[in-house]
Amino acid sequence: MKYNYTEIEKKWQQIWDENKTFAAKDDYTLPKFYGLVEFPYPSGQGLHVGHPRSYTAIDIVARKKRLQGYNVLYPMGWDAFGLPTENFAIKNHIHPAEVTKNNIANFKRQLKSLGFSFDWDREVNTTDPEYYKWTQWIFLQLYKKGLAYKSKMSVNWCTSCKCVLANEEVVNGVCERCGSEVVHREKSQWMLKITDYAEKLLDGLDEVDFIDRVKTQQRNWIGRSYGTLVSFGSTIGDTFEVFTTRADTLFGATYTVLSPEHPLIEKWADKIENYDEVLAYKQEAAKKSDFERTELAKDKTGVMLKGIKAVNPVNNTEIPIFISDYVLISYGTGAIMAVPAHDTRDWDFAKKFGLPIIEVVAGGNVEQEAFTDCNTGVMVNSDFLNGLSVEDAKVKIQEWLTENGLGKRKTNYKLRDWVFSRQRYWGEPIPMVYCEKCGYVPLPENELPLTLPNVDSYEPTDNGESPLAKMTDWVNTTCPCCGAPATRETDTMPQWAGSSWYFLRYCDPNNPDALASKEALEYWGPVDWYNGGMEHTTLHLLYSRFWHLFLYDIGVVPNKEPYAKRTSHGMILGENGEKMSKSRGNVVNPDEIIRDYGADTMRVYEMFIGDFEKAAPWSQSSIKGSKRFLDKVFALQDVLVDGDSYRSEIEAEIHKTIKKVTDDIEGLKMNTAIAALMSLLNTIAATGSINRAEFKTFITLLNPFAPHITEELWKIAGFDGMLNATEWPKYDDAKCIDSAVEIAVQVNGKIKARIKVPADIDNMSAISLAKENNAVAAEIEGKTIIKELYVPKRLVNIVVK
RNA sequence: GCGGGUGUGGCGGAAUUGGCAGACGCGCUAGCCUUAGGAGCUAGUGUCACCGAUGUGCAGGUUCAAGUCCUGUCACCCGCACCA
Repeated sequence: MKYNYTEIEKKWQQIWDENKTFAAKDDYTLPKFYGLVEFPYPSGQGLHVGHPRSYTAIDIVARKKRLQGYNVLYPMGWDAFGLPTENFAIKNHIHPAEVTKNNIANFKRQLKSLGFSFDWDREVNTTDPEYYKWTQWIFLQLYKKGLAYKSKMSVNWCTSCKCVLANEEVVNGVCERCGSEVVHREKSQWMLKITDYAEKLLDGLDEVDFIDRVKTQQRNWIGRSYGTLVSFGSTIGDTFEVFTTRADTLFGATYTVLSPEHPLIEKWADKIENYDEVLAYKQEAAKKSDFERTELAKDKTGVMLKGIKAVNPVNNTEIPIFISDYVLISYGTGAIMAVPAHDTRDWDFAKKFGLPIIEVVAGGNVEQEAFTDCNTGVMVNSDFLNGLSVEDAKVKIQEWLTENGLGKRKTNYKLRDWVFSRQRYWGEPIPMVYCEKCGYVPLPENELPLTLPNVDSYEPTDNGESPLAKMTDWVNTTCPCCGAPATRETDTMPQWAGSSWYFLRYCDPNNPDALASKEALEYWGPVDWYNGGMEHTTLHLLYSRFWHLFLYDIGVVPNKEPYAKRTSHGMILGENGEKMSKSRGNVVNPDEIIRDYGADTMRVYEMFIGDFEKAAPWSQSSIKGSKRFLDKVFALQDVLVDGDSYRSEIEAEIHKTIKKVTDDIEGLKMNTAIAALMSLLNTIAATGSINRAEFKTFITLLNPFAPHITEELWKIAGFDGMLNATEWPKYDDAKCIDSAVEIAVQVNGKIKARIKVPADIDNMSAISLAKENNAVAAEIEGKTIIKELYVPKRLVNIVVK
């Protein structure tokens, strides 16, 4: 019989749909497994072949877990707010909601055609008012706890999206999404105080099973550093604080630097003799975009303040004060002490401006370059610190500073607060009202959801206002607090809002009274396994951990951390090894692959393509290998014979394969699991037949990878019920062992022969058996044996002289 | 510059964590089958002067034994980027 994948796949997809085969059960007494993949943004281009890599992997895990008796939740939904939809809507004069609806329909059709075992009854959509009601609700809780605030600040402004961006969305000085230039703009923005959670976000990483690169990337992004705030004096009496992690090098501080935006500059305006020059520098710096600042990073610039000097608190030395844009106002105190001998940036600056370089840790050549790698050095030129190790000096100087009231410990983070407003239409309205008298007032919770009004034009504006601002009917309202006329906030939330908690909604997707019931959250939480892209590590993944930690603090969720385990898949590249993109013309359309090879082949191929964590190029010819494999599997029905136990000659290999596939799925090594199944198939094919016991095991093992063909074969073979309701095969460690094994015999580490020995042979017997071999005997003839050893089931090595 | 990672056939990639390098698949070669085939079957396929030698980016080292451990070095990829 010919393998008609199209017919088979359609048939089973329909049966699964009609029977709600993969719906998670509400029986909270069963052992549960919650598998999650990042829900897609339903773009107009449809599914990318990269999406199924992640979805198939966790689908395999989910299907295996079901066969192992777990109550599995494997849901899917739509992260549907966002700019591309809005832009498409503007261009084609269709409402974004309509665009979204169409895109979702297409995505859903594509996902269904791949046979994923999603529980479609739990589908969520971030643009559904019943959903974003709770996104807004969470915002209000954040507001109530003081974690949402409005602040006028310099923000990243994308010149093309006409919208502000979070720091995480600015990549190399350009917009992460569209690649356009990002400039600074002074704007009043809603902010979320994620910095309050920096410590918790770091601590939580110790409790979860995330792959290391995700943990390190988040740690680096949060960027904790322990240091000291040191109080410097000045010749005009004022003091100012600098932040340093190297207080031990204080005696080497030969100047200080203020960031151009530092408030002291204005305060000292009448005391700075060259104020014009300073102001000019400050204005020049303000004009630079982040991109320019990075470009010019190597070349240090700055201006010395004339008429004022700083006073180093450890030795009362007067040292110059500079302003320079290499010091950032946004980190620490916006002021530093410069130790050119032991900091590369300070060294560069000192050389350029001819400033003294004082070595305080011996061991380098500070005239040549900054000696920064000096943690093992000994202190010099440092008065009471002389002779101490760096480690001891750190302790001692801290004590001294504390005693003299000149310095206190301080922990700093690179993490910034999250800019939460977007001047766009297609997002969740921020449920806040501005009243002249009361200021910003939160909308009462019973008025949620605050729905998006229909507008005629979604065009973004250059003046930095949301398109909603033109909807005066909607904007003008009354103050929930005093009843006076008031206006609504017209900015909307960023796309990251809806995705920060969607996994909670899946637990109880239709609950009208809460984001999800306590019972559902207690049972399903935390997500047992979450797979997603590395590009979300410092965005979605961090944001959602923040929201979840917050929801835990206010008693809404029962666990601190939302995800117990996080893995990440590599990208699928174009055939030429480059990233798939329309402009490169190397995009593969999943619909065509399914049409030409079938969904099962596509699934097997994407899992077989290589190391799951690494990027892999698509190969149109390799996919045929997966198809051939399934063709052969389908043909097994022609050689199916009776038999209710494995034949002895292949029993060990079957047990080994069950073990390998079981373990490999857990370890996300789908490529080697498939290789093992291919090997087993080759072995079986060589025997000319397969019995029913073997067949049952084989197709069950293959089922998570290729669910349609295996389900069909199950039915053809006449086994009871449906394959997806059967049990995962068990293996017996004792039966994984072959009775006889081939081992290598080496003489002086070089292979001279291969012999067959019983698996349980003892050392002595193995070695003497090896020596009986002709080739080996010839090699050791007349030589002295120095050493002989047997590595069980591997080899014998005889060392001779 | 800092952080993370990777270097194995013509290609994608395996290798029980120190034990027969190249599993599995693609491609390729030869033969069979076919009116035909971007179909199927069988056999072969790291390299070299075909006994044999040699081989996991490069150079050393440890070991009976190294892709795996140690030292040095080169190349590439990803992330962050003046964070004091």
